[in-house]
Amino acid sequence: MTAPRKRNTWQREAVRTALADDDGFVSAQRLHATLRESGSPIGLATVYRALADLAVEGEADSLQSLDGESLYRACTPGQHHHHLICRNCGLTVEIEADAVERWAQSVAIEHGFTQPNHVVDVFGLCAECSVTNWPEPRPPV
Amino acid sequence: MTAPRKRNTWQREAVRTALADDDGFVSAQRLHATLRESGSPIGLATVYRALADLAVEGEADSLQSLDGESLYRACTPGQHHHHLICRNCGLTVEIEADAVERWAQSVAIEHGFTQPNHVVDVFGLCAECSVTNWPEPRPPV
DNA sequence: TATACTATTGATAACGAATCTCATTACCTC
DNA sequence: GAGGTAATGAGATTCGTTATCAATAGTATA
Repeated sequence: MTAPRKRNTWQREAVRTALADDDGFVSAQRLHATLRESGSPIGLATVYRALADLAVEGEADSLQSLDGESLYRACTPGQHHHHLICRNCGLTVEIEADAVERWAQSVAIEHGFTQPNHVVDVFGLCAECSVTNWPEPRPPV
Repeated sequence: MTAPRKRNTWQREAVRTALADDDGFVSAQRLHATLRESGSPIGLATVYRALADLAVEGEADSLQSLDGESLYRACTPGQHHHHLICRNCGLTVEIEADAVERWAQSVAIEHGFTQPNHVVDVFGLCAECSVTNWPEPRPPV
């Protein structure tokens, strides 16, 4: 039982492209809606599957939004990094932080933990959203 | 319209106690099951409400598990801290990290972001679980 | 190029966490 | 006590996500 080989379908490519076209983190639902609006007949389940695949292949980062839905974003592969995310518009900046990596590692070891992992993300309002300061959130991330 | 006064019910107290009795992060569902098993007739919706209240009052910390459910834990109130969490048994250690606080703040400002917030948690296997090294995860956190 | 094999797709059903509804209960003040 | 009203809880509802399964379409081979 060898691993089944992956096939190249226009659906996967469409998801990859749509994801790359977006600045910030998007939900599977929103990405599906965007694709449909642009004329693609792609199915919702397929979008979920494609995003999950991209995530395990390291082509996309994923995180849990505050209300529990999974958000995805195209990311520079093969490089560990964190995110600075705008709460309002979803604009995302990739950040590196060797110091934080080392800190996480050492604090785990210090307490006898092994195989450390970490979740480090910074949320805020980006420069533009800070100025505009909407009375209520606009494009929900 | 002044703020409605909170009432003390045995239900809220039961949730507070059950939460304090647990070492790590627990879901509302699990906490409800535990309470029912110990003979309490408390309702599920009430557990959800009580946990949400404890979280806003600062008596409990909450985080999103990897599969998107909210987990809660009794915590030392009024003090900002992060967590070192065992992926296997849920054992949690509170950790402080002024350096990380400062880093998050400065990286946000550096990129023009305001009102920074951050999510910083370290996951791993605690000393005990590292030794035992179960073939498959045991008490799901 | 034609054919067979099978991974992938997608409409829909199923699932599960969380919230809402609303009649009933019980906490608190007077 | 008695009245006002927040809190409760069983069940319905919402909503994101996953499972089902017949139909479709990549891919390899002849």
